[in-house]
Amino acid sequence: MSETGENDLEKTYRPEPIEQKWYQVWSERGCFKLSPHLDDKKDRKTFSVVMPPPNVTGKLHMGHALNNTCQDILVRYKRMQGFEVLWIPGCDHAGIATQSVVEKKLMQEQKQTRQELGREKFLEHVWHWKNEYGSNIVEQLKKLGVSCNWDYFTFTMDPSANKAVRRAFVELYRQGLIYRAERIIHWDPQLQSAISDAEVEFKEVKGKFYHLKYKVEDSEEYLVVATTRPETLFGDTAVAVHPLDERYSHLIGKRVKLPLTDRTIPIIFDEHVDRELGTGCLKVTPGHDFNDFEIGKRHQLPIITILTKSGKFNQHADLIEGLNPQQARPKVIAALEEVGSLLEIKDHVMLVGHGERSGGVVEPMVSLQWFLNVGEMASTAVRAVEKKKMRFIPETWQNTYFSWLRQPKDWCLSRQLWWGHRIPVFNCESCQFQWAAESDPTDCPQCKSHHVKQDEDVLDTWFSSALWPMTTLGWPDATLMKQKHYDRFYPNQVLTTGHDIIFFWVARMMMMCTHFAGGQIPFKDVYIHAIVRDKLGRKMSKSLNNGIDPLEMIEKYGCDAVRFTLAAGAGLSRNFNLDPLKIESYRNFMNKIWNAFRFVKPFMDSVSEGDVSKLNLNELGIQEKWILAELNDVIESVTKSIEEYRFDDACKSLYAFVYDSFCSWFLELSKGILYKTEGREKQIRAAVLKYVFSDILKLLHPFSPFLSEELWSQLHPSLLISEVFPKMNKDFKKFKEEKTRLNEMIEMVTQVRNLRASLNLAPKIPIRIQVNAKTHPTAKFFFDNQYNLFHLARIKRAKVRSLSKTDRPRKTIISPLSFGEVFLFLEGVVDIQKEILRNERQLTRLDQELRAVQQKLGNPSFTDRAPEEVVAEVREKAELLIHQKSVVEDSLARLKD
RNA sequence: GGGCCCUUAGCUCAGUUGGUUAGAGCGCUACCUUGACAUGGUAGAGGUCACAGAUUCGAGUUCUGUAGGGCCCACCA
Repeated sequence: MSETGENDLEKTYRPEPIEQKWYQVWSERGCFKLSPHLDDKKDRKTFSVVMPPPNVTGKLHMGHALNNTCQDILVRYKRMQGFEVLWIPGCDHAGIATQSVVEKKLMQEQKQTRQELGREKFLEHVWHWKNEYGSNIVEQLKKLGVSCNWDYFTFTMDPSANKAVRRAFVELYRQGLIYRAERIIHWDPQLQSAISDAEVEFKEVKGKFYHLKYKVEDSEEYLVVATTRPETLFGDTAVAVHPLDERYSHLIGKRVKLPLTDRTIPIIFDEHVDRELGTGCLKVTPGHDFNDFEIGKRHQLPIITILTKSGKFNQHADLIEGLNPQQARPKVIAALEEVGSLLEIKDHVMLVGHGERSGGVVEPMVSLQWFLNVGEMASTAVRAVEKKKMRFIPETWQNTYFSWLRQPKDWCLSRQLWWGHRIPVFNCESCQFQWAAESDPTDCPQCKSHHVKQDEDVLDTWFSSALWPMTTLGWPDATLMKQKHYDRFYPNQVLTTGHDIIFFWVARMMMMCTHFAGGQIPFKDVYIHAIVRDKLGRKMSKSLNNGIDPLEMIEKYGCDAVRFTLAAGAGLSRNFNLDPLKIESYRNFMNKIWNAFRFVKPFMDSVSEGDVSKLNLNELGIQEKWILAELNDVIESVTKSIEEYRFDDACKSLYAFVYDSFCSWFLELSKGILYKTEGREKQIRAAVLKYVFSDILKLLHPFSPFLSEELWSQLHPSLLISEVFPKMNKDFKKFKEEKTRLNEMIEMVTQVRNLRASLNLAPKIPIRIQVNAKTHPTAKFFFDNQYNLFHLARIKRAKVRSLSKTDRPRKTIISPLSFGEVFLFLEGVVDIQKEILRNERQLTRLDQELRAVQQKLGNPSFTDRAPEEVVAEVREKAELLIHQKSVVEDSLARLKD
């Protein structure tokens, strides 16, 4: 490659081949793996994270992309800082989702239901499906560049994970925390399974309020009950009123006739009843309402279940047997009207529970289920956060966590599914003995009978997820734990997840892991990222068709651009409104870096590694010292921002440094040296360019790993992923003077461009200027850097003067600077009127500002009370404004002359 | 009913413990193919920081209230 023309880098950055190449190289060279002989490196600091395992049925969506980008940034950053990094990937068996996928497939291809096939055969099908398609999501994750340790990959149904689940279950069972009980639970008729409270979503549904007349037995009186679900009356076993309600106090001990049936039910008195609501009279259906179930318990009411497992009415509701609730309601209403029991109907909006997975209406049902008593574990989990052993970032999410854990409800663990961890409880059919066991028994420990049957249900998927940080490190198998370095990596440093699973996952991991890890919490920080929405802030959904597919975006704009966009938008807010236009603009940024590299590459090629690793500070010029000082600043802010999980800030400062400081100024300033000079000066510049560019690539790497690794490979023989993250350099901190000089130059060039634009002077038209500088160093600097001025501001000739001479040239327009004045020679090409207007506008602005500042200074309570440096700053400001004002006034006077 | 959050430029968002003229990106306007990049360059327009009070020398920032929007929890039939 030559310095003058041909360059074998393409003119625009093409991500695909580069992404493919580097992920493979990293994998092959074991960059994601642990370092060998870890046991001998006792004092090596560790950094461990578990990936929230995506569903095995999942397809990569923007939420995954954001979540894993955040983790990968942390992981790559810590790896470069010399930590022993372990990021554990995995996949969730997702009981409900997977089972339904396979059921559908079975129906389509073989016209068979799972029941027809039988449990064992069906599970074979599921495993087969898993082996065939289960790696899809994994391959998609790789497209994102995740640098996780695939040696540790765990599937929640792996034998080791099953072992963990069984150990946990059996211990909890023996501790008496797991019990089986007939309780009212949320039943999903579509899934034909119980679901946990957390899996129910309440949605507003327009309904009616029905007032029904129940005749009091042995009396002419009627009671009027209000209900939204008249069809459930077949399950009523009482009517309740408030004990202090005088309207009904005379009815103590009486019964009412239940319409459409031949039953009578008692009138009971219970404090739960709200006297103000409806008629103050409540029908009690203990079998199908959570409150009524509690009332029923208090009054020993019988429970009548009137629904089948598929959500249809059974023989206890003979009038509507075989119908679902929607079909049944009109029929019941008609029948009630006919017997004269229907009093009135009002519109009413009510909350109806829907299954999170199935989307269908769920029914409260009484059934026999397994529960986990979480009381004690929940308070331990609360305490851990209160005592700041674990913290949420942003902190406010602890409220969500607390609100759930401070009023814990027992967790319904059992699901009437087939795909999942089967509950390890066994029943002896001979002696009825029941026990839990970690491995399948062959006979009853009590009577030695071989007639042993395992419980039919499986565990809630979240049960295995709750143990994840331990499971993935080999718990409870001692050998595996040693092999996986459990002691070094538990607890994890951070968990990165969305706020929607704080209850489901974060809280449950805190409870379960802390319980089983001898009181040790599973992670120290929980970073909660935003939920990705479309650009209008709407949830991405199939029905709105507003989803943005990360894989499509990666294909279109490149992975690095997608990652940078996600990181740049990952602030502390709850929502992340993603506009593909943003991705496009960061794609442009990647291209900018590529081209900056393309430009400096030939010059950097001649620089030896040694020249870069130890820059001779004495040889550096002002510009070089300036960019190094700026580099120092960006290293500081990127580091600090990542440590604080402010990926947005990190991206912003990196972007600004690369775009403005490096490309717009330093590269432009370098052109003169690189093109027009030879020898030492050029060598030094090339070395500094290589030094700074190398650090830029290091800083960029956690965010945009592919481009940075590719460019690095063209500069250095090593792999960037394993390089050391840049640190602040004490020497560069000293370059304050140089910073000032360069900032003065930037200000001046900008002002000249401004003047040129205000005069509508085409860039081609050469101009002459004069700079009057306040101080000698400034003057000398401008004098020494004339070439750069010519280049950057398109100046033909420049004079540099010291301001003390107050030599203001004629036929010029003037612009005040913080360090002096700059004049542009007019030479007749200028519209004087326009110029007068511009100056007048400027004067007004200066006047306003000056007035505000002087008012402040005239206020004794400000000068007395405000901190000294604040007052000093304002004084300086006032002086500057006065100076600038005089300059403009002078200019105006000369223009009007 | 309880709790949390949001309201800053046309759009999406920053704004740390109160302290110069409230910032960025995108978009928009004008001009420019100047030897890395038109996925580019230069310059510019655009904001009564939702509203009303209070505290303060000083409030986008603290406090109280109001309005609008979002989310979570809760047994109101």
